[in-house]
Amino acid sequence: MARSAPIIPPGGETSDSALRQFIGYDMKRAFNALQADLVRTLEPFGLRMITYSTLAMIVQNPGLRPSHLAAGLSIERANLVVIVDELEQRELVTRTTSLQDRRAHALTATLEGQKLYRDATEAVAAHDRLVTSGLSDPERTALRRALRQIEATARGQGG
Amino acid sequence: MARSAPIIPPGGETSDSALRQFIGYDMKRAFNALQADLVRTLEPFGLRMITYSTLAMIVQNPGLRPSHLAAGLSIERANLVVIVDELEQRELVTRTTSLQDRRAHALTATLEGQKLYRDATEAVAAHDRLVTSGLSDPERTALRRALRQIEATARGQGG
DNA sequence: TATTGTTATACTCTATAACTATA
DNA sequence: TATAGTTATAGAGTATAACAATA
Repeated sequence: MARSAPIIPPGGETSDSALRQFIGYDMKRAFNALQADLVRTLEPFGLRMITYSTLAMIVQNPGLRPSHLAAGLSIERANLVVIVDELEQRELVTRTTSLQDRRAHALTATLEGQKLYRDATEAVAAHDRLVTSGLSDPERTALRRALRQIEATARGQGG
Repeated sequence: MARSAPIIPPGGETSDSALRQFIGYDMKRAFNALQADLVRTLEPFGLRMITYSTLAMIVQNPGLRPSHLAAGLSIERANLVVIVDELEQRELVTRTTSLQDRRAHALTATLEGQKLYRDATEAVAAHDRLVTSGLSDPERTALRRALRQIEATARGQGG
């Protein structure tokens, strides 16, 4: 399989300069690093990025329907089910049947869910400030605008 | 499980404004959209984002050791193994044993691997231009700088 | 003892197809 | 028929522990 070879490995650094020309590569690296740190931030609350986002949406939009929630978070309905299951089992949200349309559910945060959301949000906000502490306010604003622009363009391409 | 309820779902839109305050949320959405589109770009070449990146690094750093490559890409050595397996089976790269340190391997791209890398790079570059077409050159530069700053800060926090 | 590549494993995220109950 | 929620499943990415060969 691995035959011996005369090739001499370079002494020191490994250059990824060819990849660094792509914003997608920078985005992946930045997001992975941020995400790994955010996991640690949310761990004490028993939340992950997606369960926090889901809880936040339900707190902010009482009575929300799962299909609207999935669309709002840009995730598949099928994948949302187990996330809401988890939040419901922890009694952070309730699932009830809509009287208008008995196919649909209405999602509402419990008082406990609202409290956990508030506490976790403080930690997430602190994490967000920390991770962008190397940027000025104008730079933060420009970054946000650029990210939304890229999302819109990329979504316009694909599906 | 789902008991009936008096709650009336909101008529129209689902607001994620509370989440939009976090750059991490914008980054996740932007990266997911970009990544989904990049998958389609690389599909004709039989490559994924990680296999393309790995091939690029090996082309640019002949004789590279897997441990250095993993560090350069910020992925685990264990996860690199199957990626190199795949590239080796397709005869895009070769794995040979280093004569200096017989524990280590030397990775080299074959001519076929170099050609595939060049072709795929054209497509990736076009995709990158397309997805950032809503940004001016200064905005692109600022975005790149901000992403690298965030990566450095986030990695400084965690591991 | 420590490091390199490797194997095994587990968890998360994502995507698709198909089912049920309602409309 | 179409839609909402659900189930099942598969693929990809990521992380950790432990092992054999070598240093």
